[in-house]
Amino acid sequence: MAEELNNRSQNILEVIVEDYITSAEPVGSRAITRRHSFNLSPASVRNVMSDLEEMGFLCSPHTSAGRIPTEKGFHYYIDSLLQVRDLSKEEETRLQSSYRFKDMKMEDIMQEVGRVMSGLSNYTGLVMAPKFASTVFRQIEFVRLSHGRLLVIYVSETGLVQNKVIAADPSLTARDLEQISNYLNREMTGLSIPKVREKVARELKAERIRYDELQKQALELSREALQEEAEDLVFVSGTSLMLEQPEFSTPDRMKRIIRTLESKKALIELLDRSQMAQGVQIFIGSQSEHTEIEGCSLVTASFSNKKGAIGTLGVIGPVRMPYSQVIPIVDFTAQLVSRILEREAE
Amino acid sequence: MAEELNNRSQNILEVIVEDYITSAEPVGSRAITRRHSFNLSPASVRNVMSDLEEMGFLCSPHTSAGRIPTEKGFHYYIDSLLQVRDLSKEEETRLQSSYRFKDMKMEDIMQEVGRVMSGLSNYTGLVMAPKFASTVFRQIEFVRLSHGRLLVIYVSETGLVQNKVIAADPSLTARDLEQISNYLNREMTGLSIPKVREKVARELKAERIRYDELQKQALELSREALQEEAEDLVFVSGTSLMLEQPEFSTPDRMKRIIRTLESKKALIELLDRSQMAQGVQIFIGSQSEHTEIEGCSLVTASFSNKKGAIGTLGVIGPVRMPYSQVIPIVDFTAQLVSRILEREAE
DNA sequence: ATTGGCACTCATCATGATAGAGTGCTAACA
DNA sequence: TGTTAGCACTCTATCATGATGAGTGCCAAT
Repeated sequence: MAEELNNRSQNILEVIVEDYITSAEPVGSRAITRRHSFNLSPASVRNVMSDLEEMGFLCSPHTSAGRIPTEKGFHYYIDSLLQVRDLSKEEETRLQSSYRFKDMKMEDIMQEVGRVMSGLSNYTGLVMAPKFASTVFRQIEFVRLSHGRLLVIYVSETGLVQNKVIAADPSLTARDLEQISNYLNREMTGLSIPKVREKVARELKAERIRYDELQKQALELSREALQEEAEDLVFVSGTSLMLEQPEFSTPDRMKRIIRTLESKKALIELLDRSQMAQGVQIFIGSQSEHTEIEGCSLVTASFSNKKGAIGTLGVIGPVRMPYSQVIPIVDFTAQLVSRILEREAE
Repeated sequence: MAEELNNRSQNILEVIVEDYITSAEPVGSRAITRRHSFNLSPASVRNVMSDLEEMGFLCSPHTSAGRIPTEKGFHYYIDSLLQVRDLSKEEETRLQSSYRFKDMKMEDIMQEVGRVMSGLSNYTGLVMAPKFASTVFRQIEFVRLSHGRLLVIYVSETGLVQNKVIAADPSLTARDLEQISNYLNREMTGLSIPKVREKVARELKAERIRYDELQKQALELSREALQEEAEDLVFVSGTSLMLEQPEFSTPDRMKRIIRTLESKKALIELLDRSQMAQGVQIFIGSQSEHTEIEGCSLVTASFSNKKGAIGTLGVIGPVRMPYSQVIPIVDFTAQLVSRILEREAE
């Protein structure tokens, strides 16, 4: 994979990628010698470019345009050439001060994170809140609706609130429900959802449960309440910023990208892929499969608290993206959110 | 306002509007005589069209194109010419069966309503959930987060769940909070939010409150919890359908419309205007002010249960919209949602 | 190995010609 | 007096044409 490139080729590839990132237009040999003082003539540069094209790092849209980096070119650039400097203390505080999370509930925090990150980077922001299953039980409450239907409200350790309607024995009184939730809150608090599920299953099998109808009800209800994964929360901010990018300037491309951003499902799939990884992840172009986001890159990072509630955030934009600026923003934001989740859990 | 139009003019205006609705292109005199069997020559039609243009119902994009209806033309069409037939029983059941609300929580219902309505009409769907202040108190719960911050969960009569973070005395124990919520649930259930606020204010002033610290705390907390209006919930579905419309086919228009649909604030303002009215409301074009939605029409209707929780739903699309099909869809959906809210409140 | 020179390619833009759709006007007609 | 046919006129959309300029590829000279 890691092909050899001599120094000169690297330099030239680098400036081509960088020029292309700022201009969005094919860059030619003359332009390179004009803007960067290699001591080389355009003709020499052309030779190198020709080689780079041969190797698949560059391509030309047509015979007499300049060259643009291929996805492979971008990969090489990111892996070998790009250097992301750490943020200075001042930058960090400046960045931090963009975010205002005072007294916000979880959902609003996620939304705000997306908005600010999008604003800072000028690309479309994506935030996927921690998955239900990765959260830690804190509290559960039941509210009776009509026809024996119950509204279950579940609060995770980090203050994420989810609710869901389930069917239940209509004869349950408010008093019963209170006892049930008391029981569950006493027993389950602090356990992760999979652990809760496990415990519920175990208890339901246990012998003594047969003698306590209410307790049995409690377990049944909690099983129903926690069984199915509530749909994931994805927040998209700054959709219209995508449309400002020249690569999506035609009506056709606009439609495509909007449709993609509209379909939460596709986004979840994308974001899921970087769920596990540590630090910033970069997906360039379709990266096999996923033709929906042809021409797009994704810069993501996961956040979590110590107890393991994991979410993912990042920005999506054209492959031609100023990674050196975007990466620190995403990186820092993920760390920031992790810290907030810690604080929330206390 | 209601200008006089003779029969012939009305007929011609009608077919022009309708042809334009289906074709999205200027309609000429010949096309009219060809497609509709008036016993008139194109020349006569031209005379009438010329008159209609004079009166401001039509305009021509340029000298030798056909004519297109002005907003005034559409207004006249909708007010005087359009006849919306009621849905047949079969159509109603067919429509109804598109919606699947089984065991859904409020938020999902709103989302689903938007999606289905958008799918049925092929335009972008908008749903604004009942405003916080228009709901009826059902239940309130408190969850302790870190640093004396409290998560308040409020459930309305219709099953709408809202939550919010407030600051509170860190020394309050879980036991205290339970008592507090018990007290509030006992006292406030069934009251509308304004009534609750009123009651809280009154009680806080009352003499005896001084002697019961916990009760005082309860009132303080509920005041804080219910004081500020949580931001309105607006659901937009089928954004990309907008981009299929020829009137938004240029990159520029696409950007504008996407930006508008992205800004919930603008949408809320729009939807608020039809809040009060009974039945279906139609806003054509900018309708003075609101230049953001230039070229757009809005068909909306409000829904509510008997206790008065009011929301608004509708579709947005180009002025050139098949109102005769869209109106019944919106109308029926609003009634359907009202019924669901009733059921929910029971 | 590098470079200057040169022919060649291709997209872009302005120009102009043409076809087609539709109007407005006028004169003839019922 | 209302209706119609005819005709000149206008405007757009489309296509072909040619000029321009940026950029390449190759070759021979350094």
